[in-house]
Amino acid sequence: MPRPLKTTYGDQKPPYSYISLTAMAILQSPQKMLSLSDIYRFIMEQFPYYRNNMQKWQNSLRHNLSFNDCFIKVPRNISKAGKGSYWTLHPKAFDMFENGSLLRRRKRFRVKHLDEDFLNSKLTTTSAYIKFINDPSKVHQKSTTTSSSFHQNWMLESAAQNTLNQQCKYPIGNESEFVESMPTRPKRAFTIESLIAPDIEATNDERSCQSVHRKHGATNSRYPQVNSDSNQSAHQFLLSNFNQLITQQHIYLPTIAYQLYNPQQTLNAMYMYQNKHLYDRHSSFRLNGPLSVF
DNA sequence: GTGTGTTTATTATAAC
DNA sequence: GTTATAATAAACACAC
Repeated sequence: MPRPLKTTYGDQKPPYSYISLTAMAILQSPQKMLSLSDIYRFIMEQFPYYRNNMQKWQNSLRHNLSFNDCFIKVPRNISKAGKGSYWTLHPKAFDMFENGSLLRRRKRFRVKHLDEDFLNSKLTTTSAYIKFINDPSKVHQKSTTTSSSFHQNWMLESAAQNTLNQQCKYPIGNESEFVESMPTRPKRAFTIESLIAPDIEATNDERSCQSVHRKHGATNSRYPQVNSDSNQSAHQFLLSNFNQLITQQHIYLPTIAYQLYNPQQTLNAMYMYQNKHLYDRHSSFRLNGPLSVF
């Protein structure tokens, strides 16, 4: 358990790092997330030392929020007034302090690059698929690539990635903890048919996801017609695919892809996200933003 | 203009 | 002595 707050430091600087102070503020909040101004307020209320030189320490605190992987930016619901985002702790960072003491961290918390690479790959592939669904004629493909093979390639990569995930671990924090949390799945042959075939003990989500695969022609070599029904199915499939990332891989999706559990909205957001962020600047994205809960 | 968020650089300190 | 972490400062971009 976190050490109880000690508010008797007076004007002396408390022995907590900015990371500790911020984590403290977040952890005491009912929703385990606070806006930047709320974090400021908490620190100033608890520790009078920080009622002075506000510009300096607040700059440092903002630096820590951005710089440290243990803090995650949560998008503010657009219907809610207010500036900036909410901030929370990465789920695997809740135990980063030794013995729950906020005075000392075990070691610096980092999200491994492998997680980002994997997610980049997943998003890029999914984006191509979304573009194809919306307008197959505008998707740049090799001349030999048919709609069917395009779909199959996408399916193969997706399925292969799933298989790879069973063999390669993508630990964000404690590896042993991650291994324990990984869902088990029976091994299978590395073919399109076998990879996309349902597991004997598939979950309901997986079954619905895989039924969409079949409906879309993965087994009869015809790419799905672009009509409202198939679009809806594709949306459901993609949503399921992304939700799997969250629930099975314990990876945070980019902020914009989270929005509500609304297939159309999610797809639009993902598409916009791809175009806006993946292909500009350093062609990388940040892992930030769990599902907005309010 | 202000608040928020990101990034880079430098220095200090603790841990090994 | 080296490395990792934290603190500090500063510049910049962006949204409101």
